[in-house]
Amino acid sequence: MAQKVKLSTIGESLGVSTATVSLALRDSPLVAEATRERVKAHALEMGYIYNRRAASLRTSKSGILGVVVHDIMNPFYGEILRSIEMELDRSRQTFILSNHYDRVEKQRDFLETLMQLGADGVIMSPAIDTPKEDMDLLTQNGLPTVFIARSVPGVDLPVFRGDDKFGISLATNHLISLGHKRIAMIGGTDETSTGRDRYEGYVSAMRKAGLEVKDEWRIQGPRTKAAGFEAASQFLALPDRPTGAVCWNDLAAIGLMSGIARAGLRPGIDISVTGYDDLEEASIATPALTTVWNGQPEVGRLAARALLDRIEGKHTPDGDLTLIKPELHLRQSTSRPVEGA
Amino acid sequence: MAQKVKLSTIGESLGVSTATVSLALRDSPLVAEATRERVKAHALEMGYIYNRRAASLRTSKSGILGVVVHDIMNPFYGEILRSIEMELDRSRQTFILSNHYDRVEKQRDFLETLMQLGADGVIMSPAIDTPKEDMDLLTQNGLPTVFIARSVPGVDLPVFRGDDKFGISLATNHLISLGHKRIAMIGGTDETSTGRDRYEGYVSAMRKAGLEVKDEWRIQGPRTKAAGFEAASQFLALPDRPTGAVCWNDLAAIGLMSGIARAGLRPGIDISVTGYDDLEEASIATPALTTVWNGQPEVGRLAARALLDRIEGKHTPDGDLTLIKPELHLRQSTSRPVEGA
DNA sequence: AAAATATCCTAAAACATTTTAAATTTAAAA
DNA sequence: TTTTAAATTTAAAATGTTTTAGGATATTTT
Repeated sequence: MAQKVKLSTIGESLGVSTATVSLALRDSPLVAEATRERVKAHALEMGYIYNRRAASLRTSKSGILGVVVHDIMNPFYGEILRSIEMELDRSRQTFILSNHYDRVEKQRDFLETLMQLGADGVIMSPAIDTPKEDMDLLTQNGLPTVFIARSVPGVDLPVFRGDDKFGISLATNHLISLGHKRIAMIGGTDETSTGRDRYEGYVSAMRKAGLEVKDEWRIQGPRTKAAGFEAASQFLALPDRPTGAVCWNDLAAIGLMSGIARAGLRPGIDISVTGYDDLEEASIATPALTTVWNGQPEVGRLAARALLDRIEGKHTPDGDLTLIKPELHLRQSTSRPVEGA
Repeated sequence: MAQKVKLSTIGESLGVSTATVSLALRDSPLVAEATRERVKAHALEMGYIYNRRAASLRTSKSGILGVVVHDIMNPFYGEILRSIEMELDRSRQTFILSNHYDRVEKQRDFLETLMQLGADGVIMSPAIDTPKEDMDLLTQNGLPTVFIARSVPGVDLPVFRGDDKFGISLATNHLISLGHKRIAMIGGTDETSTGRDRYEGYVSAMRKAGLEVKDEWRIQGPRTKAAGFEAASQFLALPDRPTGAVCWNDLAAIGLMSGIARAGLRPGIDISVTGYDDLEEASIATPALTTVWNGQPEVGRLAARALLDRIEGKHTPDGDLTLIKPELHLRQSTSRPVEGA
C-alpha cells in the first residue's frame, strides 16, 4: 500500500500547514474559501482517510455509540435496533452492538470495551440482575446512558418502554370479552420487572372480571418459538385445560400455536392465543396472530434521540420514564371458546 | 467524575515511570514480578481504564473488526453472526456490525468508517453490484478481508459459503424422487452469483431427470416470510400448477406454506415445499420443513478464524474458495404428490 | 575487588489529529 | 501613504499510549 496519507502529507504537497488542512477539511470559517476547496480536492485525490482515533484522542469524542440487548436475533430487539439505526444514520454516529444473553459478566466486559474505545453513549436493555455498581461505572466515566425495554432498579436514567401492565390487560380483557373463563399465561419470567408487570396486569384483569387465577396456569420461561413450541404439551396436559392463552411475546405465541397444531388441535379455534409485540411476522402466522403492538419503532427512535440529546449536553432530567401506549391488533388467533369447553 | 486516571497517574502515585506501568500492565518480562503486581493492584484500585484509541494510535492495531451483511434481522445471517461472535469472543476483538440492505453507498460509507476507525479486518457478505473499486479501497488500505455467503467477481479474496449448486440439487432431486414432475423454484434473484448457481442447480437436476422446466415456474424475488406469503397466490394461480416448490430459503418457504394454508390447501400434502438454510425455526414450522442445511455455523467460524489468521500475518493464499457441503434434512413438508395432480 | 553479566527501569520519540494564541498578509479607512 | 482593522495562516502544545536504546543496580564470575 502506498505511503499513508495524513494531514501533513496534504499540507506539504500544497505548501500550507497541517493546521490549515485540518481546519479546511472541517469547513472552519477560519480558512479562505479558495484554500478550503484546494485542500478538499487534493485530499480526495490523494485518497486521504480521516483518522478518527487520532482525532478522538484530541477531542475526546469518538462518534461511537454502544447498544446492548439481550439477543439481537430476537426480532423484538431487531425491530428496535432497526429504528435506532435509522435515527443514528442521520447523525454520523457509528454504533457497536453486543448481546449479553442475560449474563452480567458478558455485559460488563462489553461496557468496559465501550469505555476503552471512548464511546460517547450507551443504549441498553440491561441483563437480568445487573448490579447497580456496573451502571455506576458508566456514570463515573461520564458515559450518557438510556435504557430500553428494561431498567435497573435504583438507577436513575431515562427509560423507554411499552406500558406492560396496560398492554397485557388489553390481551387478557379481549379473551375475557370473547367468553373465555380459563386463561393461561405463557412465557416470560418474574426475574424482570417487565415480567412481573405483565403477570400483575394479567392477574388483575382476571380478578376484575371475577375469574379465577390458578398457579399452574402460569408457565414461566418461554420467550422463543422453540420454547413456545415445547410449552404446548405442558399447556395441553393441564387438568381442566384453559381455552385461552395470553403469551409473553409473539415468538412464544407462534411456537405455541405450532405445538398446538402439531397435537392435532386448531389454534385460533380450539385454543385462542394472543401474542405480544406485533412483530412483522405476526400477521403472516397461521392463523394470523392477535397481538399487542408494543411500539418497537417508537422505543428505538425516542431512545436514540434522547441519547443524542444527552450527548450534546441537553441535559434531560434523569430517571424519566417514557411509556409507549400499546394497542391491541385483532387477527384470527382468537375467537369464542368452543361449546362445552 | 473524578480526574481521569491514566498511565502517568498510576506511575506518579507509585513513584515509577509511565513506561514501567505500561509494560507491567501488559505482562512484559521487562518488569520485575513485584513491580508488576504493585502496578496492577494500584491500577484496579484507582479505576484505571485502558485508552484503546491512544494505544491504537501508537500501535496501529485497533482490535476492531467490521462485519457487513445484507440484513442482520435475517436469521440466516443471524446464525452466521452468532458463530462469528463466539469465535471472536476468545480473541478480545470487538466487532462492529452494519447492514447494507444491498445498497452499495451504505456499504461504502460503512467501509469508510471502518478505515477511519483503523479496523483490523472485515468480514463481508457484499451488496449486489458492489464495484471492484470499493474492494480495492480496502486492500489499498491494508485491510484484511474475507467474504461470506457472497463474493465480488474479479476480487481475489477468501470466500466461505455453502455449495449452492449441490445443495439445491439435493432438494430438487428429493422432490423428483418422490414422484413430482412439475416443480417450481421460488425466491432468490439472478442478480447474485448465489442466485444464479442455485437456479442452475435446479435446472440441471430437472433436465437430468428428463423433466420440463418452464419459465413461469421461476418466481424471482422472495427472500422473506412476507414475500413468500405474497408469492403463494401467484404460485397457486399458475396454469397446470406445479405440485412441488423448491424455495430460495426457509423464510420464503415458511411464508409460502402460510400462504398455501391460508388459501385452504395443505402444505406438505397438497403441495410439497422445500426450504434452504435449515434455520432453527424450520423444525417447528407447520408442517416441519424439509430443507437444506447450509452450514451457517461453519461459515461463520471458518471465516472468523481465517480473518484472524490473516490479521496475524499468516498469509493464507488469496482467492481461496471454501465450500461447505450442504445436507438434506427431511421433515414433513414434502411427500408424494396427491393422486391425479 | 574488579570485570562481566543479568536484571530492572526510564527518557524520549512517535502516532495523527485539534485548537488557540499569535504572526502574517490583505483590505479598508484615514 | 500610513494606520487600523479584518482576514488568513501557522507554530506549538496537547491528547495517552508503546517502544527502544540505553542507564542504573544488582548479581555472578574471574
